[in-house]
Amino acid sequence: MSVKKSTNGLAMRPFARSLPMQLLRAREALMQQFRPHLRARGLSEQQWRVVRALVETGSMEINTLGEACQIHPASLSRMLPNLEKEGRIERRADPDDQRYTIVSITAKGRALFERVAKESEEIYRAIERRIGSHDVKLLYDLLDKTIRAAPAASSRE
Amino acid sequence: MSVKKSTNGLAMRPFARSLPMQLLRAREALMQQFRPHLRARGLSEQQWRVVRALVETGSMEINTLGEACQIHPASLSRMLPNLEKEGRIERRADPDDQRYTIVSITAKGRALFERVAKESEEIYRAIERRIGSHDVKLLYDLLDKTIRAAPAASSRE
DNA sequence: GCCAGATACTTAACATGTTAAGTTTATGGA
DNA sequence: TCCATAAACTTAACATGTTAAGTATCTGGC
Repeated sequence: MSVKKSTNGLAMRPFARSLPMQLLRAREALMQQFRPHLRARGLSEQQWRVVRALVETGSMEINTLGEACQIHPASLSRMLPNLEKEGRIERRADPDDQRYTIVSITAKGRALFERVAKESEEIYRAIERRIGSHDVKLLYDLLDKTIRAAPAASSRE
Repeated sequence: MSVKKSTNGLAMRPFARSLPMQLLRAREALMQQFRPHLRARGLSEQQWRVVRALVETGSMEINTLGEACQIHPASLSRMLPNLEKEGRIERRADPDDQRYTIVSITAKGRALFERVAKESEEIYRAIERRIGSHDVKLLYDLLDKTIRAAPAASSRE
């Protein structure tokens, strides 16, 4: 009996077998390992994603950056002024098309990245050791497959 | 060469190989399938989690409910009055210990659940078909393992 | 019975998620 | 050239995430 009849009389997967729920739980479990470390460096989880994406790719416009770190452009519009005030990033209009705002990392932001990345990698390796590198690889593959399996608004099959 | 040297001169996994990031992407991809449906029923993603948890378990105190649906008690304190105003849940103090607030689902809330669950299961089945039920099961196992691998604040090994 | 310390929320404050509406800049066609 | 439309943000409004502080209730020891 894999599907449990609950008091509502309607069969539904138990809550623990909701894929979004388990993805959330897994992510939360992992982030609890990283948050104290980021917090100690004065970075929110989202700010770290922005910094990391910019270091990796150099510079990007808002929409691309949002896609890269899974943060809505509207949220970025609010976040970026703060990161800029702290001297971690820079913004300038694209000279070829004034509609675009090009965001880039500063030397200060890059230095911050170096420090955080080092510790972050250590935490990551500890987690990978616990799960096992084979299973981590398998998990990545299944997550990729899940992402591909969900038709995005942009790419309908 | 599995680890790429980026312009910062420090080796770090590429962003796409961040487990929290991929978990977020996968979850987002799935939720995009469900959100329009929930929205049409006047439910936020979080409200649906609360309703679903209550239908499954009957009634719970705030902290247990928060654990069940991964919503912080502070957020629940803000959300529950709304759900109560809409007649979907009820709250009452535990007669044995006034500190506890017992939350339960109403008949109206249960009826809402029935309707949403039906459509929700259809969407879920479509997703499972795309990924393949074998891989879905494997994914659940790996997520469980990931959750267990991250030491919680409450249970240090 | 009384009180210091726990417990279980609740509030408050600020950041982010999410959607809709508004603004500025480009583009393509009449 | 002019204008309707589109594109790329930006703002605004409201819900939720997150932490710290505050409030009401219990518990255990004296």
